Amino acid sequence: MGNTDTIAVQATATSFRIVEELYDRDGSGVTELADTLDVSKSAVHNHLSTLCALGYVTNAGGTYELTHQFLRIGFGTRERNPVYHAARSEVRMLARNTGAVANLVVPEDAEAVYLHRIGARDHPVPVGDSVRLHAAAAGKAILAFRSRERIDEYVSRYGLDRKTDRTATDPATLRSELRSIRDRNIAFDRGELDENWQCVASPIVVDGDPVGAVSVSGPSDEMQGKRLEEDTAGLVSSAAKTIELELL
Amino acid sequence: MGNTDTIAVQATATSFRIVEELYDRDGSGVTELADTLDVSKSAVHNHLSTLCALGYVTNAGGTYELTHQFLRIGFGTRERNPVYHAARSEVRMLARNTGAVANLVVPEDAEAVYLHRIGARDHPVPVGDSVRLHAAAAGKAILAFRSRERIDEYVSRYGLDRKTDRTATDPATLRSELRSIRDRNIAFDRGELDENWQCVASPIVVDGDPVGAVSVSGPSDEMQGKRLEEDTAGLVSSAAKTIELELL
DNA sequence: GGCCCCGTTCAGTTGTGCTAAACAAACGTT
DNA sequence: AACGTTTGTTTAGCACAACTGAACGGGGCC
Repeated sequence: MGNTDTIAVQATATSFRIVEELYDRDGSGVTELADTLDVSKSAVHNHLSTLCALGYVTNAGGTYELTHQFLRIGFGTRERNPVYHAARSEVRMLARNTGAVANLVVPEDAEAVYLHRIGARDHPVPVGDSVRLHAAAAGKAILAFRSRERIDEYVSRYGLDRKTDRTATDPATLRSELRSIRDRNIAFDRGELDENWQCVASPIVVDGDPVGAVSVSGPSDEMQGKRLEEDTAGLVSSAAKTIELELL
Repeated sequence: MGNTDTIAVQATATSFRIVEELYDRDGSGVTELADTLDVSKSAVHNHLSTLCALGYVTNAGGTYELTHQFLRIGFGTRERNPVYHAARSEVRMLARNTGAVANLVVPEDAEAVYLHRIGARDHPVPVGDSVRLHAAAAGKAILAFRSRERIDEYVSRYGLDRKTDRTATDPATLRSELRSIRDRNIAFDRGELDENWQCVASPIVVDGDPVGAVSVSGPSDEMQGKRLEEDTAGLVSSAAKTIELELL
């Protein structure tokens, strides 16, 4: 397959840069955008009026803001995801039984996307955001159940970015950790993406393919004690198993 | 303010047409898109590879699909909405107390966007989607509390589309209905956007400006009886009042 | 009332995003 | 296994559209 990672349509790129900037700033003006994006004012204005006409941006009294069209598309694509459907109720049960935050994660290219969450406490990654697969428990649970070749491809193609000191940046270390994850069906994460945040995850494997993972996470001081850790590990892994059955 | 509804950047328009088409079809191939959108294959390919490079589309084995970036943006913009924050718990209570579906709606240009919902039963409008303001109870509740001039502007600028037979398409009829809504602080909807679906809504007015509405809806056969209707009307309107206080 | 800042508009030109056609690769069928 | 068909990808080239820069207009704040 050819290299599809080229930016062939620059106008699209600038449009989405504007969208992202509007998102970051929670609304903005023309001049402000033109300065930060290093595009002429009139060009920004052209993009904004186009995005307005298409319904993705609105002009709230001088400042431009994103509309909720993105919510519509985001919700719709999630709703159609079979893993999401199968996992929803189980994630709720998991949050109830553990008293902690329960997540559903699905892979997308090199990233693990947090598709769903119950237990709205602060979490280092908001719903809809994603983290590199090797950088968190849920992602590692997914990675561990890929074929040897796909793991190699992941490492060579995307590299192993470091998030905190505890992120595995060495391929050999990662591989041995993935092996133990595969053996126990459970992945741990002790502060790998946030210093004081821990996580237990188990993969959802359908037909030999890891299509997602469930995880339970909480602040480090609350997720202590071997028994608790083992209990939640059991709950997480059985939740994943239930979801697998749902997906057959 | 000038006319910002012009499509000045056509490349952006086609990119988003591709996005919408990918959304409708839940993934698609190059040729298929090129045929339905009436654009050359290579142009579609250029847009798709650009969208891939930007992370909004992914190439899942031959077919292109939307990624969950839209969920990230959609969730984020909703999360920053003060009305959403203030209303969330109250909508949950409302669903619990009425045993029906409870919604939060906010205005966006000429539309009422369904920002949030508790009680996942089938509903004519999915979360994130929107309906013209005059076409449903929640929208009418919002419209009713706008100034006379803004109502006139709404009618003259956007017109009164018909959704079902019961939609008010006559300005005078609408105006009188809005007046009674303003008097009672409650809007009803008997099958205006779906034949057998009813709805009760109350506006959230902050500082004289209707920033949203809460609504309770259900199938026509379940939402019968004057007492029930009056009871739910009271619950809905007091929920709206509580949210208003939260927003001060 | 004057200033300044911001959004909008306008013409010109370069660069680029289209079309069309050839190429490659992956099926399914015989 | 080899063909034909279908699909994704690449390439060349031209017309046009998406940028720049400067001028216009209007609102708000001293």
